[in-house]
Amino acid sequence: MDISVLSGSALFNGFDETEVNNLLGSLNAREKRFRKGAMIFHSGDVISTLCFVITGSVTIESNDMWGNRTILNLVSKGQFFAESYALLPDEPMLVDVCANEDCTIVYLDMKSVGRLDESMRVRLLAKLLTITTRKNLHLSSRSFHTAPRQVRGRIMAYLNTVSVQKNSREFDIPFDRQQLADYLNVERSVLSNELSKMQKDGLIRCRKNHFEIM
Amino acid sequence: MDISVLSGSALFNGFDETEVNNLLGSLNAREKRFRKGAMIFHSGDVISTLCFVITGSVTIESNDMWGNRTILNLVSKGQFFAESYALLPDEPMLVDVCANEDCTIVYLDMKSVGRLDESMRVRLLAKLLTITTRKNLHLSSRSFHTAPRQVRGRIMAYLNTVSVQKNSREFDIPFDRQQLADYLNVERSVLSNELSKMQKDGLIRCRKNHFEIM
DNA sequence: TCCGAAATGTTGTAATTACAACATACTTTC
DNA sequence: GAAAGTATGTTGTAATTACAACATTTCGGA
Repeated sequence: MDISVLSGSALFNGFDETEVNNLLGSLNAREKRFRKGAMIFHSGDVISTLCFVITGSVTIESNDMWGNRTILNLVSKGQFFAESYALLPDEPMLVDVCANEDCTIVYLDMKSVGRLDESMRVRLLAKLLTITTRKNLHLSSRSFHTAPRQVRGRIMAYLNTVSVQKNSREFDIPFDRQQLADYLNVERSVLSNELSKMQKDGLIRCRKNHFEIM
Repeated sequence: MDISVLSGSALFNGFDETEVNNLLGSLNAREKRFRKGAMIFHSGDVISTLCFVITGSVTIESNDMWGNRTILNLVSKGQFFAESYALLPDEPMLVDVCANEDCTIVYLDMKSVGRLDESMRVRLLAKLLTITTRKNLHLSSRSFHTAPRQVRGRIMAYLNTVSVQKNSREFDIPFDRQQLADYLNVERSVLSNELSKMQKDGLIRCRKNHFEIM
Protein backbone atom coordinates (compact mmCIF):
# COMPACT_ATOMS: atom_id res chain seq x y z
CA MET A 1 0.00 0.00 0.00
CA ASP A 2 1.27 3.44 -0.91
CA ILE A 3 1.33 5.26 2.39
CA SER A 4 2.72 8.56 1.13
CA VAL A 5 -0.70 10.07 0.47
CA LEU A 6 -1.97 8.73 3.79
CA SER A 7 1.01 10.13 5.69
CA GLY A 8 0.26 13.61 4.47
CA SER A 9 -3.45 13.36 5.18
CA ALA A 10 -5.35 15.22 7.86
CA LEU A 11 -5.53 12.02 9.93
CA PHE A 12 -1.89 10.92 9.90
CA ASN A 13 -0.17 14.23 9.47
CA GLY A 14 2.18 14.53 12.46
CA PHE A 15 2.71 10.79 12.89
CA ASP A 16 6.06 9.37 11.74
CA GLU A 17 6.31 6.55 9.24
CA THR A 18 6.55 3.79 11.85
CA GLU A 19 3.54 5.13 13.69
CA VAL A 20 1.53 5.38 10.50
CA ASN A 21 2.34 1.79 9.64
CA ASN A 22 1.41 0.65 13.14
CA LEU A 23 -1.86 2.55 12.96
CA LEU A 24 -2.67 1.11 9.55
CA GLY A 25 -2.15 -2.34 11.05
CA SER A 26 -4.19 -1.58 14.19
CA LEU A 27 -7.01 -0.11 12.12
CA ASN A 28 -6.95 -3.08 9.78
CA ALA A 29 -6.39 -0.92 6.69
CA ARG A 30 -7.71 -2.39 3.44
CA GLU A 31 -7.40 -1.02 -0.07
CA LYS A 32 -9.92 -1.32 -2.89
CA ARG A 33 -10.24 0.07 -6.41
CA PHE A 34 -13.36 1.28 -8.15
CA ARG A 35 -14.21 2.14 -11.74
CA LYS A 36 -15.77 5.48 -12.60
CA GLY A 37 -19.47 5.34 -11.88
CA ALA A 38 -19.23 2.38 -9.50
CA MET A 39 -21.24 2.54 -6.28
CA ILE A 40 -18.97 2.39 -3.25
CA PHE A 41 -21.76 2.53 -0.68
CA HIS A 42 -25.51 2.47 -0.97
CA SER A 43 -28.08 4.27 1.12
CA GLY A 44 -29.01 1.98 4.00
CA ASP A 45 -25.55 0.40 4.33
CA VAL A 46 -24.19 0.09 7.86
CA ILE A 47 -20.46 0.59 8.10
CA SER A 48 -17.74 1.06 10.69
CA THR A 49 -14.88 2.03 8.41
CA LEU A 50 -13.54 5.47 7.81
CA CYS A 51 -12.68 5.82 4.12
CA PHE A 52 -9.76 7.61 2.52
CA VAL A 53 -9.38 8.56 -1.13
CA ILE A 54 -5.90 7.53 -2.33
CA THR A 55 -6.50 8.35 -6.00
CA GLY A 56 -9.41 9.82 -7.94
CA SER A 57 -12.51 11.26 -6.31
CA VAL A 58 -15.97 10.25 -5.13
CA THR A 59 -19.31 11.99 -4.83
CA ILE A 60 -21.57 11.83 -1.79
CA GLU A 61 -25.06 11.94 -3.20
CA SER A 62 -28.70 11.40 -2.48
CA ASN A 63 -30.82 9.76 -5.15
CA ASP A 64 -34.51 10.00 -4.45
CA MET A 65 -37.27 7.71 -5.60
CA TRP A 66 -38.07 9.99 -8.55
CA GLY A 67 -34.58 9.73 -9.96
CA ASN A 68 -33.41 13.14 -8.80
CA ARG A 69 -29.79 13.24 -7.80
CA THR A 70 -28.39 15.70 -5.29
CA ILE A 71 -24.63 15.88 -4.85
CA LEU A 72 -23.90 16.74 -1.24
CA ASN A 73 -20.16 16.75 -1.53
CA LEU A 74 -17.25 15.86 -3.75
CA VAL A 75 -14.38 14.12 -1.95
CA SER A 76 -11.00 14.30 -3.67
CA LYS A 77 -7.65 12.57 -3.38
CA GLY A 78 -6.24 12.95 0.12
CA GLN A 79 -9.60 13.45 1.80
CA PHE A 80 -11.80 11.29 3.99
CA PHE A 81 -15.44 10.35 3.79
CA ALA A 82 -18.00 8.31 5.73
CA GLU A 83 -16.59 9.49 9.08
CA SER A 84 -20.04 10.12 10.45
CA TYR A 85 -21.29 6.65 9.73
CA ALA A 86 -18.02 5.01 10.82
CA LEU A 87 -18.13 6.81 14.15
CA LEU A 88 -21.85 6.29 14.72
CA PRO A 89 -22.23 2.69 13.59
CA ASP A 90 -25.88 2.59 14.64
CA GLU A 91 -26.77 5.08 11.94
CA PRO A 92 -27.44 3.56 8.54
CA MET A 93 -26.16 5.62 5.63
CA LEU A 94 -28.64 8.10 4.17
CA VAL A 95 -26.49 8.72 1.11
CA ASP A 96 -24.93 6.90 -1.80
CA VAL A 97 -21.21 7.13 -2.44
CA CYS A 98 -20.21 6.94 -6.07
CA ALA A 99 -16.85 6.83 -7.88
CA ASN A 100 -16.61 10.14 -9.70
CA GLU A 101 -13.65 8.73 -11.67
CA ASP A 102 -11.49 5.64 -11.35
CA CYS A 103 -10.36 5.65 -7.76
CA THR A 104 -8.61 3.83 -4.95
CA ILE A 105 -10.07 3.81 -1.46
CA VAL A 106 -8.52 2.75 1.84
CA TYR A 107 -10.82 1.53 4.60
CA LEU A 108 -9.87 2.07 8.24
CA ASP A 109 -11.81 0.23 10.91
CA MET A 110 -12.97 2.64 13.61
CA LYS A 111 -14.07 -0.10 15.99
CA SER A 112 -10.36 -0.62 16.65
CA VAL A 113 -9.66 2.89 17.92
CA GLY A 114 -10.64 1.87 21.44
CA ARG A 115 -7.82 -0.67 21.52
CA LEU A 116 -5.07 1.90 20.89
CA ASP A 117 -2.99 3.05 23.84
CA GLU A 118 -4.12 6.30 25.38
CA SER A 119 -1.46 8.58 23.98
CA MET A 120 -1.95 7.33 20.45
CA ARG A 121 -5.66 7.52 20.93
CA VAL A 122 -5.74 11.10 22.07
CA ARG A 123 -3.67 12.15 19.06
CA LEU A 124 -5.89 10.24 16.68
CA LEU A 125 -9.09 11.59 18.25
CA ALA A 126 -7.82 15.14 17.90
CA LYS A 127 -7.21 14.53 14.18
CA LEU A 128 -10.59 12.90 13.71
CA LEU A 129 -12.21 15.83 15.44
CA THR A 130 -10.58 18.25 13.02
CA ILE A 131 -11.69 16.17 10.05
CA THR A 132 -15.32 15.97 11.13
CA THR A 133 -15.34 19.65 12.04
CA ARG A 134 -14.04 20.63 8.61
CA LYS A 135 -16.58 18.35 7.01
CA ASN A 136 -19.17 20.25 8.98
CA LEU A 137 -18.12 23.51 7.39
CA HIS A 138 -18.25 21.88 3.97
CA LEU A 139 -21.81 20.75 4.55
CA SER A 140 -22.72 24.24 5.70
CA SER A 141 -21.14 25.65 2.56
CA ARG A 142 -23.39 23.61 0.36
CA SER A 143 -26.38 24.97 2.22
CA PHE A 144 -25.21 28.47 1.39
CA HIS A 145 -24.75 27.55 -2.24
CA THR A 146 -28.29 26.25 -2.53
CA ALA A 147 -29.84 28.93 -0.33
CA PRO A 148 -30.49 31.56 -3.03
CA ARG A 149 -33.87 31.02 -4.67
CA GLN A 150 -32.73 31.91 -8.17
CA VAL A 151 -30.38 29.89 -10.31
CA ARG A 152 -28.08 32.85 -10.90
CA GLY A 153 -27.77 33.46 -7.17
CA ARG A 154 -26.78 29.86 -6.58
CA ILE A 155 -24.19 29.90 -9.33
CA MET A 156 -22.69 33.10 -7.99
CA ALA A 157 -22.67 31.84 -4.40
CA TYR A 158 -20.80 28.76 -5.54
CA LEU A 159 -18.35 30.46 -7.86
CA ASN A 160 -17.64 33.03 -5.21
CA THR A 161 -16.68 30.34 -2.70
CA VAL A 162 -14.38 28.59 -5.18
CA SER A 163 -12.81 31.89 -6.12
CA VAL A 164 -12.12 32.71 -2.47
CA GLN A 165 -10.69 29.24 -1.84
CA LYS A 166 -8.38 29.37 -4.84
CA ASN A 167 -7.64 33.02 -4.18
CA SER A 168 -8.11 33.90 -7.84
CA ARG A 169 -10.75 35.23 -10.20
CA GLU A 170 -9.87 32.45 -12.63
CA PHE A 171 -10.12 28.78 -11.71
CA ASP A 172 -11.30 25.29 -12.64
CA ILE A 173 -14.21 23.66 -10.89
CA PRO A 174 -14.32 19.91 -10.19
CA PHE A 175 -17.79 19.45 -11.65
CA ASP A 176 -19.11 18.99 -15.16
CA ARG A 177 -22.42 20.68 -16.02
CA GLN A 178 -24.63 17.84 -14.90
CA GLN A 179 -22.77 17.50 -11.62
CA LEU A 180 -22.80 21.22 -10.96
CA ALA A 181 -26.53 21.20 -11.62
CA ASP A 182 -26.96 18.31 -9.20
CA TYR A 183 -24.85 20.07 -6.61
CA LEU A 184 -26.77 23.34 -6.89
CA ASN A 185 -30.12 21.55 -7.15
CA VAL A 186 -31.12 23.04 -10.49
CA GLU A 187 -31.90 21.68 -13.95
CA ARG A 188 -28.87 21.12 -16.15
CA SER A 189 -30.40 22.94 -19.09
CA VAL A 190 -31.42 25.86 -16.93
CA LEU A 191 -27.88 25.99 -15.57
CA SER A 192 -26.37 26.04 -19.07
CA ASN A 193 -28.84 28.69 -20.09
CA GLU A 194 -28.12 30.86 -17.08
CA LEU A 195 -24.36 30.55 -17.60
CA SER A 196 -24.85 31.81 -21.15
CA LYS A 197 -26.88 34.76 -19.92
CA MET A 198 -24.28 35.56 -17.29
CA GLN A 199 -21.63 35.64 -20.00
CA LYS A 200 -23.77 37.92 -22.15
CA ASP A 201 -24.26 40.14 -19.12
CA GLY A 202 -20.49 40.28 -18.70
CA LEU A 203 -20.50 38.74 -15.22
CA ILE A 204 -18.34 35.74 -16.01
CA ARG A 205 -16.50 33.97 -18.75
CA CYS A 206 -16.40 30.21 -18.87
CA ARG A 207 -15.46 27.35 -21.10
CA LYS A 208 -16.12 23.82 -19.91
CA ASN A 209 -15.08 23.73 -16.28
CA HIS A 210 -12.82 26.75 -16.46
CA PHE A 211 -14.32 29.92 -15.04
CA GLU A 212 -13.35 33.55 -14.80
CA ILE A 213 -15.25 36.09 -12.71
CA MET A 214 -15.22 39.53 -14.33
CA MET B 1 -24.82 27.88 37.50
CA ASP B 2 -27.30 25.06 37.15
CA ILE B 3 -25.16 22.12 36.12
CA SER B 4 -27.91 19.50 35.97
CA VAL B 5 -28.66 20.11 32.30
CA LEU B 6 -24.95 20.21 31.51
CA SER B 7 -24.29 16.97 33.41
CA GLY B 8 -26.78 15.13 31.26
CA SER B 9 -25.50 16.61 28.02
CA ALA B 10 -23.65 14.77 25.29
CA LEU B 11 -20.41 16.41 26.41
CA PHE B 12 -20.48 15.71 30.15
CA ASN B 13 -22.53 12.56 30.21
CA GLY B 14 -20.36 9.96 31.94
CA PHE B 15 -18.43 12.46 34.07
CA ASP B 16 -19.32 12.64 37.76
CA GLU B 17 -20.36 15.85 39.44
CA THR B 18 -16.88 16.73 40.71
CA GLU B 19 -15.38 16.16 37.30
CA VAL B 20 -18.04 18.29 35.64
CA ASN B 21 -17.35 21.13 38.06
CA ASN B 22 -13.62 20.83 37.46
CA LEU B 23 -14.14 20.85 33.72
CA LEU B 24 -16.43 23.86 33.89
CA GLY B 25 -13.68 25.64 35.79
CA SER B 26 -10.93 24.54 33.43
CA LEU B 27 -12.98 25.54 30.40
CA ASN B 28 -13.79 28.89 31.97
CA ALA B 29 -17.56 28.35 31.73
CA ARG B 30 -19.62 31.54 31.45
CA GLU B 31 -23.38 31.92 31.39
CA LYS B 32 -25.40 34.52 29.48
CA ARG B 33 -29.09 35.18 28.85
CA PHE B 34 -30.72 36.37 25.64
CA ARG B 35 -34.16 37.67 24.77
CA LYS B 36 -36.16 36.12 21.95
CA GLY B 37 -34.92 37.51 18.65
CA ALA B 38 -31.55 38.65 20.00
CA MET B 39 -28.47 37.93 17.91
CA ILE B 40 -26.04 35.70 19.77
CA PHE B 41 -23.40 35.64 17.03
CA HIS B 42 -23.09 37.45 13.73
CA SER B 43 -21.64 36.21 10.48
CA GLY B 44 -17.95 37.10 10.48
CA ASP B 45 -17.47 36.69 14.24
CA VAL B 46 -14.40 34.76 15.32
CA ILE B 47 -14.93 32.64 18.41
CA SER B 48 -13.22 29.93 20.42
CA THR B 49 -16.08 28.97 22.71
CA LEU B 50 -18.30 25.97 22.39
CA CYS B 51 -21.86 26.97 23.28
CA PHE B 52 -24.47 25.04 25.19
CA VAL B 53 -28.19 25.78 25.36
CA ILE B 54 -29.32 25.62 29.02
CA THR B 55 -32.85 26.91 28.39
CA GLY B 56 -34.77 27.91 25.30
CA SER B 57 -33.52 27.37 21.76
CA VAL B 58 -31.54 29.12 19.05
CA THR B 59 -31.53 29.06 15.26
CA ILE B 60 -28.44 28.79 13.11
CA GLU B 61 -29.24 30.85 10.05
CA SER B 62 -27.85 32.53 7.00
CA ASN B 63 -29.22 35.92 6.04
CA ASP B 64 -28.18 37.02 2.60
CA MET B 65 -27.85 40.53 1.25
CA TRP B 66 -31.33 40.40 -0.28
CA GLY B 67 -32.98 39.72 3.07
CA ASN B 68 -33.58 36.04 2.49
CA ARG B 69 -33.23 33.94 5.60
CA THR B 70 -32.23 30.28 5.54
CA ILE B 71 -32.47 28.33 8.78
CA LEU B 72 -29.73 25.71 8.77
CA ASN B 73 -30.54 24.24 12.12
CA LEU B 74 -32.54 24.67 15.29
CA VAL B 75 -30.61 23.97 18.49
CA SER B 76 -32.70 23.16 21.55
CA LYS B 77 -32.16 22.92 25.29
CA GLY B 78 -29.44 20.42 26.09
CA GLN B 79 -27.66 20.73 22.76
CA PHE B 80 -24.47 22.41 21.61
CA PHE B 81 -23.71 24.80 18.80
CA ALA B 82 -20.74 26.63 17.30
CA GLU B 83 -18.46 23.59 17.79
CA SER B 84 -17.03 23.97 14.31
CA TYR B 85 -15.98 27.54 14.82
CA ALA B 86 -14.79 26.90 18.38
CA LEU B 87 -12.57 24.05 17.23
CA LEU B 88 -11.30 25.82 14.11
CA PRO B 89 -10.71 29.30 15.47
CA ASP B 90 -9.20 30.49 12.20
CA GLU B 91 -12.55 30.15 10.48
CA PRO B 92 -14.83 33.16 10.83
CA MET B 93 -18.49 32.28 11.25
CA LEU B 94 -20.50 32.09 8.04
CA VAL B 95 -23.80 32.06 9.90
CA ASP B 96 -25.84 34.10 12.33
CA VAL B 97 -27.04 32.61 15.59
CA CYS B 98 -30.34 33.96 16.83
CA ALA B 99 -32.37 33.41 20.02
CA ASN B 100 -35.48 31.54 18.88
CA GLU B 101 -37.03 32.26 22.29
CA ASP B 102 -35.72 33.59 25.59
CA CYS B 103 -32.69 31.46 26.32
CA THR B 104 -29.65 30.86 28.47
CA ILE B 105 -26.32 29.94 26.94
CA VAL B 106 -23.16 28.60 28.54
CA TYR B 107 -19.85 29.30 26.83
CA LEU B 108 -16.96 26.83 27.16
CA ASP B 109 -13.53 27.90 26.05
CA MET B 110 -12.00 25.31 23.75
CA LYS B 111 -8.53 26.86 23.82
CA SER B 112 -8.26 25.36 27.31
CA VAL B 113 -8.75 21.74 26.25
CA GLY B 114 -5.02 21.39 25.57
CA ARG B 115 -4.28 22.10 29.22
CA LEU B 116 -6.34 19.19 30.55
CA ASP B 117 -4.52 16.06 31.65
CA GLU B 118 -4.39 13.31 29.07
CA SER B 119 -7.00 10.99 30.52
CA MET B 120 -9.53 13.79 30.91
CA ARG B 121 -8.66 15.05 27.48
CA VAL B 122 -9.19 11.76 25.72
CA ARG B 123 -12.61 11.40 27.32
CA LEU B 124 -13.59 14.92 26.36
CA LEU B 125 -12.32 14.56 22.81
CA ALA B 126 -14.34 11.40 22.36
CA LYS B 127 -17.46 13.28 23.44
CA LEU B 128 -16.70 16.23 21.21
CA LEU B 129 -16.19 13.85 18.33
CA THR B 130 -19.63 12.36 18.86
CA ILE B 131 -21.19 15.80 19.05
CA THR B 132 -19.64 17.05 15.81
CA THR B 133 -20.41 13.78 14.08
CA ARG B 134 -24.07 13.99 15.04
CA LYS B 135 -24.15 17.60 13.94
CA ASN B 136 -22.84 16.36 10.64
CA LEU B 137 -25.81 14.07 10.21
CA HIS B 138 -28.12 16.95 11.09
CA LEU B 139 -26.61 19.11 8.38
CA SER B 140 -26.95 16.25 5.91
CA SER B 141 -30.58 15.87 6.93
CA ARG B 142 -31.34 19.41 5.99
CA SER B 143 -29.85 18.81 2.58
CA PHE B 144 -32.25 15.92 2.13
CA HIS B 145 -35.15 18.07 3.23
CA THR B 146 -34.35 20.74 0.68
CA ALA B 147 -33.32 18.33 -2.08
CA PRO B 148 -36.78 17.74 -3.62
CA ARG B 149 -37.54 20.34 -6.26
CA GLN B 150 -41.21 20.71 -5.36
CA VAL B 151 -42.57 22.23 -2.20
CA ARG B 152 -44.68 19.17 -1.44
CA GLY B 153 -41.64 16.91 -1.73
CA ARG B 154 -39.71 19.04 0.72
CA ILE B 155 -42.54 19.10 3.24
CA MET B 156 -42.92 15.36 3.03
CA ALA B 157 -39.18 14.75 3.34
CA TYR B 158 -39.13 16.87 6.47
CA LEU B 159 -42.28 15.49 8.09
CA ASN B 160 -41.11 11.99 7.35
CA THR B 161 -37.84 12.59 9.22
CA VAL B 162 -39.61 14.06 12.24
CA SER B 163 -42.09 11.20 12.24
CA VAL B 164 -39.27 8.64 12.20
CA GLN B 165 -37.41 10.48 14.95
CA LYS B 166 -40.46 10.70 17.20
CA ASN B 167 -41.54 7.23 16.18
CA SER B 168 -45.11 8.36 15.68
CA ARG B 169 -47.43 9.49 12.91
CA GLU B 170 -48.50 12.37 15.12
CA PHE B 171 -46.10 14.96 16.47
CA ASP B 172 -45.28 18.62 17.05
CA ILE B 173 -42.62 20.40 15.03
CA PRO B 174 -40.38 23.07 16.56
CA PHE B 175 -41.01 25.60 13.78
CA ASP B 176 -43.77 28.08 13.10
CA ARG B 177 -44.80 28.57 9.45
CA GLN B 178 -42.28 31.27 8.66
CA GLN B 179 -39.46 29.28 10.22
CA LEU B 180 -40.46 26.06 8.49
CA ALA B 181 -40.53 27.98 5.22
CA ASP B 182 -37.06 29.37 5.93
CA TYR B 183 -35.81 25.91 6.84
CA LEU B 184 -37.20 24.31 3.68
CA ASN B 185 -36.20 27.27 1.51
CA VAL B 186 -39.69 28.03 0.21
CA GLU B 187 -42.09 30.96 0.41
CA ARG B 188 -44.23 31.06 3.53
CA SER B 189 -47.42 31.61 1.57
CA VAL B 190 -46.59 28.78 -0.81
CA LEU B 191 -45.93 26.55 2.19
CA SER B 192 -49.28 27.42 3.79
CA ASN B 193 -51.00 26.86 0.49
CA GLU B 194 -49.35 23.51 -0.09
CA LEU B 195 -50.19 22.35 3.45
CA SER B 196 -53.82 23.15 2.72
CA LYS B 197 -53.73 21.17 -0.49
CA MET B 198 -52.07 18.24 1.26
CA GLN B 199 -54.88 18.24 3.80
CA LYS B 200 -57.49 18.33 1.05
CA ASP B 201 -55.67 15.44 -0.63
CA GLY B 202 -55.86 13.51 2.62
CA LEU B 203 -52.10 13.19 3.04
CA ILE B 204 -51.81 14.96 6.37
CA ARG B 205 -53.74 16.76 9.03
CA CYS B 206 -52.25 19.72 10.78
CA ARG B 207 -53.13 22.54 13.08
CA LYS B 208 -50.48 25.08 13.95
CA ASN B 209 -47.34 23.09 14.65
CA HIS B 210 -49.11 19.81 15.35
CA PHE B 211 -48.99 17.35 12.47
CA GLU B 212 -50.47 13.97 11.69
CA ILE B 213 -49.43 11.88 8.71
CA MET B 214 -52.35 9.88 7.32
C1' DT C 1 -64.98 40.94 26.13
C1' DC C 2 -62.69 43.84 23.07
C1' DC C 3 -58.74 45.38 20.74
C1' DG C 4 -54.48 45.02 18.48
C1' DA C 5 -50.71 42.40 17.11
C1' DA C 6 -48.99 38.47 15.21
C1' DA C 7 -49.51 34.29 12.77
C1' DT C 8 -51.60 31.76 9.26
C1' DG C 9 -54.44 31.04 5.13
C1' DT C 10 -56.02 32.40 0.37
C1' DT C 11 -55.76 34.23 -4.10
C1' DG C 12 -54.08 36.27 -8.50
C1' DT C 13 -50.42 37.56 -11.47
C1' DA C 14 -45.71 37.95 -12.87
C1' DA C 15 -41.54 35.62 -12.91
C1' DT C 16 -38.96 31.51 -12.81
C1' DT C 17 -38.13 26.73 -13.37
C1' DA C 18 -38.92 21.93 -15.16
C1' DC C 19 -38.85 19.18 -18.82
C1' DA C 20 -38.56 17.63 -23.34
C1' DA C 21 -36.75 17.99 -27.69
C1' DC C 22 -33.33 19.19 -30.48
C1' DA C 23 -28.81 21.49 -32.07
C1' DT C 24 -24.08 21.90 -31.55
C1' DA C 25 -19.57 20.86 -29.84
C1' DC C 26 -16.27 18.02 -28.09
C1' DT C 27 -13.93 13.12 -27.29
C1' DT C 28 -12.79 8.70 -28.05
C1' DT C 29 -12.08 4.84 -30.70
C1' DC C 30 -11.20 2.50 -34.58
C1' DG D 1 -10.36 11.46 -40.12
C1' DA D 2 -15.09 9.35 -39.76
C1' DA D 3 -18.40 7.51 -36.68
C1' DA D 4 -20.34 7.04 -32.36
C1' DG D 5 -20.95 8.52 -28.04
C1' DT D 6 -20.99 12.02 -24.58
C1' DA D 7 -21.35 16.70 -22.99
C1' DT D 8 -23.10 21.17 -23.50
C1' DG D 9 -26.06 24.81 -25.37
C1' DT D 10 -30.70 26.52 -27.01
C1' DT D 11 -35.49 26.92 -27.25
C1' DG D 12 -40.54 26.56 -26.31
C1' DT D 13 -44.25 25.26 -23.37
C1' DA D 14 -46.27 23.58 -19.21
C1' DA D 15 -45.86 23.64 -14.46
C1' DT D 16 -44.36 25.72 -10.37
C1' DT D 17 -42.93 29.36 -7.48
C1' DA D 18 -42.34 34.30 -5.92
C1' DC D 19 -44.46 38.04 -4.32
C1' DA D 20 -47.89 41.14 -3.03
C1' DA D 21 -52.20 42.03 -1.27
C1' DC D 22 -55.69 40.86 1.49
C1' DA D 23 -58.67 37.67 4.58
C1' DT D 24 -58.96 35.03 8.54
C1' DT D 25 -57.57 33.08 12.82
C1' DT D 26 -55.21 33.04 17.14
C1' DC D 27 -53.53 34.88 21.26
C1' DG D 28 -52.44 38.27 24.82
C1' DG D 29 -53.13 41.87 27.22
C1' DA D 30 -56.21 46.04 28.53
